[in-house]
Amino acid sequence: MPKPRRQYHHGNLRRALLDEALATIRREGIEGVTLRDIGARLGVSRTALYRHFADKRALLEGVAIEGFRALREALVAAWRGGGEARAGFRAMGRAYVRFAVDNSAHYRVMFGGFFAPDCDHDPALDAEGAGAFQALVDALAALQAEGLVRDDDVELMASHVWALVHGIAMLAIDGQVSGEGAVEALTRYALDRLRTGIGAPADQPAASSKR
Amino acid sequence: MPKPRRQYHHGNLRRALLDEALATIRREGIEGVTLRDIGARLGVSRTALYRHFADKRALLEGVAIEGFRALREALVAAWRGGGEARAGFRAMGRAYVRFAVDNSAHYRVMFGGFFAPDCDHDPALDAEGAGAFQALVDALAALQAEGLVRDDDVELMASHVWALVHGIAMLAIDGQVSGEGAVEALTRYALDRLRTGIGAPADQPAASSKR
DNA sequence: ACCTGAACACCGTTCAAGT
DNA sequence: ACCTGAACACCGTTCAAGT
Repeated sequence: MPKPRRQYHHGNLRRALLDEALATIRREGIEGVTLRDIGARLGVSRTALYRHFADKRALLEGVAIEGFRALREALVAAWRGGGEARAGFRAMGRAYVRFAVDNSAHYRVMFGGFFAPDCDHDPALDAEGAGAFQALVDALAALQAEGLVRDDDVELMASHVWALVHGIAMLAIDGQVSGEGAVEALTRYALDRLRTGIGAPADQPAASSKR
Repeated sequence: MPKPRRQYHHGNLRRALLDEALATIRREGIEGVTLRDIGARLGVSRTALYRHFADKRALLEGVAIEGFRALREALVAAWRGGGEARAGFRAMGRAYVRFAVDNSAHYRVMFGGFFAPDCDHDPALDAEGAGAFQALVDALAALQAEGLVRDDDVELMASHVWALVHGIAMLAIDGQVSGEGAVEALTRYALDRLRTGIGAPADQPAASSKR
């Protein structure tokens, strides 16, 4: 390990702090994040952070904000890559669960309740969260225009879908859904049931199809 | 505040520790739980706990175990009180979300990822978690016997339902579903969509019914 | 403007000692 | 068996001081 240099940190310390925090979260989980370690790893005093963030919570909030941005990008990419129709919607559902499973500690920071709803927090967190949700709303609105899903309130429908994939993701991360391929199987089943759940009555699979 | 008595704690200290921990969680959230405060509140040294629990994590685990037990009881009561059929199943879904919202900090201890899936933990935690899940499986099996839900694998179907209500509960606790009555509206909609989602094809509501 | 280093008020946990 | 009290190794945060 090189001796910490005595000069100021070069470039964007704020950026470096966010990256190092996320790397630590991936490596050791949220509990492993200490300002001392992060500072030491960047060759900087453990209080240098306070020039860029109000406190530790604000640093984690920054990590959460970037998580919502990455989630939205993963969802949009899956929707587009899947053809922006029924197949794209399924791809989006799978991408959501995969994002949560592949970035479980990061996902937990986003939804772990560290940023109390009542207490004041960065409006960017709400904005990025709403942005990820909007990807779902947009996709459902497109399906609705094609007559592929019910004519219900699209935000309510999107909340329903969000709750379902979020629930699967949370149970998977928590280890409540265990076994090889169990998460994938549940996701596949849930998306099937979502089709008969929110699909347009006129566009249901043949009644004879069982399972 | 009375002077702490110098004699041993009377009765069941283990029980008192669990009660005090839960009370603190309700009052101040999980972050407010410190062994020092709990000990002081019970008029006991802050290290007395180590005679009854391996460490702080084990105390929280005990709280989580009792949470799963209470959840199961709430679910079974709703199922029975609702008539053990379709109405009972809806009541169970509402009861699940209400339990999480009314006991949000407690619910977060149960599902907050404090008990790593890999690391060793009390088997009672798995057992009580499985018990709560079983309430769902039993109800679905009863509905299936009546021909009210699909002929799918009942555990897979139960996982799907669990993920949905768990997702609604988590979003509600996190403040992601905001507004007066929004949680109730989403729960109602989700249970409607669940009916067309997992309901038996032969038992669907009239196709003309919109919304 | 940006960072340091000492200090402060907290933690959970260990352990020899008491009854 | 059950609990205490001092000690230890950690925390996040504040603040006067440096460049």
